[in-house]
Amino acid sequence: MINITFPDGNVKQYEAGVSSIDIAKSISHGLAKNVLSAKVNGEVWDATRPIEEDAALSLLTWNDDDGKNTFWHSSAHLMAEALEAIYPGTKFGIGPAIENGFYYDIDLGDRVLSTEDFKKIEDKIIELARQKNDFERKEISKADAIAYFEEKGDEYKLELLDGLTDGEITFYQQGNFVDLCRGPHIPNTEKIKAIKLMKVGGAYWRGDEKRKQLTRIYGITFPKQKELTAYLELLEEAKKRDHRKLGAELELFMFSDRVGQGLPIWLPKGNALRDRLMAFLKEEQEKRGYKLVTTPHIGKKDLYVTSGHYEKYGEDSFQPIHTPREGEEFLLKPMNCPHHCEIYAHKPHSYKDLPLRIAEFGTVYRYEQSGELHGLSRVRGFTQDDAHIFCTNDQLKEEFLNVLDLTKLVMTKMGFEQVTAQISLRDPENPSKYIGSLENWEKAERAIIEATKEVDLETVTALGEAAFYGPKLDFMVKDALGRSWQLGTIQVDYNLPERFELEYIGADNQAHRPVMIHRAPFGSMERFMSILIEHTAGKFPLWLTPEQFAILPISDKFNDYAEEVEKALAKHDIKGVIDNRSEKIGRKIRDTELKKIPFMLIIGEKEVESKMVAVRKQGEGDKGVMSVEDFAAYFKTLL
RNA sequence: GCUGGUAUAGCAUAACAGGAAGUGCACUCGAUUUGUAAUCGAGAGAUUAUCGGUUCGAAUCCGAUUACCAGCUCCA
Repeated sequence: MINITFPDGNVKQYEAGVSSIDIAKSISHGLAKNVLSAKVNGEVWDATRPIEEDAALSLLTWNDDDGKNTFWHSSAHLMAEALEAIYPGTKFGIGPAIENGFYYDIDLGDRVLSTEDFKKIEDKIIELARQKNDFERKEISKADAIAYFEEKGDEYKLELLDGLTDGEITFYQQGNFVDLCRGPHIPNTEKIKAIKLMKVGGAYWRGDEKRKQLTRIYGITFPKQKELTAYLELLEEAKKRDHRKLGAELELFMFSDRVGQGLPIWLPKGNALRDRLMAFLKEEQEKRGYKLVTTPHIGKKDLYVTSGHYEKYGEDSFQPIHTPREGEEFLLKPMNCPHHCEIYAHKPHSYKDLPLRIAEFGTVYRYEQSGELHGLSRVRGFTQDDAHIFCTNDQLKEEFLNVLDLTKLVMTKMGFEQVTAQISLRDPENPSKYIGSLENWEKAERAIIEATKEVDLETVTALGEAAFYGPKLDFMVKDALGRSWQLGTIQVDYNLPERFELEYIGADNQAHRPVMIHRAPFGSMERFMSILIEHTAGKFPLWLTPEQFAILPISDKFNDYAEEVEKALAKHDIKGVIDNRSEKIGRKIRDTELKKIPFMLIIGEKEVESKMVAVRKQGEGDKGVMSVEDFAAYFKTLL
């Protein structure tokens, strides 16, 4: 008998050789039906694989990421089986599960695959799934494995075998298809009920552009048809919300070929939105003791040689600007921190001055690879809501709390309800990779961990993900469609104070080196706004939206009253527009709805006479007639 | 940056297979003065991304450039 420990700590005894699926059956039939694979002592195994010794076990289903991975990886095998059936002689590279589904890299010889071929492949996959074949695991000797793929003529699998040693090689078979694979797999193909091939593209063998280009087919599968439908609807919705599309439709921003790739141009409405975001953050920062500064867009090359950025990125970024003066070179600033370090250094500091919090909406320029540019989310010129906090090691935790509080406020105010964070710590195995004393690192890491606990922030910890200059914390939010985005960061930096030789005089009358915190709650205005546009589908929170209402007169006769109403609302700091076209009211309503302006104030004869407005809310409809003052009061309750 | 695809008026698109660049929305003008998601009519708007080539003839075929899209690689 062996002891099986469950995730809740319960221990139960089973016969040695029992499989996870057997164990699941002993718990409940329903669970057994849903088990895709199992985590055995931290390793993901086939649910059918015998367990011979005491183990910690968690059963994995569709609700676990690892369960999904198993499902999708098995789906990749099933797709391979279908491809082999339809295109005999296909050679196979690798076929892993990815975030949403799976792909398989294949070599079809001269054949070119297009989306028109998808239907027949999908049909074949479903046909094979319905054969209800088991996925069978076989341990195999290297010699036998090589013999098998030599016979089959698959040089890619042979190359993969090259890197493996005897004893760790396994084959998996379902139906007629055998693949070299570490596993694990789902018990049977019947679980795969719905398949959609998403796209086909090229990918180099082993990601090496000097090697052969293979055909990569992406697909996704589900245990229920309904889930596939829901997924496709989600993609459809995401397409509708694409910030590039909405940004053009709502006239928020544009790009121009003449201005240059990756250089966003903010139009009046987008800029109004941007301004309101910045005003909000400025006010909150002021409350928290930040000092606002402005620094130039360029700086002498020496500045970035000192900061170390030139050495690391100089060659790959915008090249130096030359002046009439021989040898003089300036760089577009890729970061605000060197300028801020100079601000710190311009006068001596006492420990009593610290922490010093220097903030700037600083526009920076980075030469991103052309293929990387994407709407507002990846650009070559962008504005960071940047700040640098210079403090002592003992103040780190307090400052972290201050920043965490601010960032959480920003996220909730923007309507992001699910905020988590990743704490990136040093790799304990490799202490020499990092600058700064061990003692300070420990202090800083402890400060981050404790601070996140105190503000009750859900975190994951990533060892070895810290920058060489300090540990960091990245915020992630989930948007309205359930997609995760990385937003602002907080980074501790021991490097720049060193390079700029920053000092303060301590209580002991000795010079000490301050520590620096970089932080940006939004990250960059551009990227943040791309996420906000998609999160809200262009229906921005009332306090942010560039046009808060539209006054729609029923006929030209009431345009004067419309102006009166507009002025009255302006006094309440509520801003909007008047649609005074000679159009029918239905038309004005339709156009305003499409512009996603939150309130429509419809005025006709009745309203003029009684000095009222008929209020209609975007997406909701008629809200009844009220006085302008009552509307203003109602509006304010919604802010 | 690499691989593949795309580029027609402000936007969305049509033009069989190389043979007169069309439509809808937006815009301008006129009529209409409208009560909760599109009033009617007229007009104007194009060097078919740019440059070069093939051809009697190019939006259409070829090459280069630029931009965009997807994927790969990257991200201080």
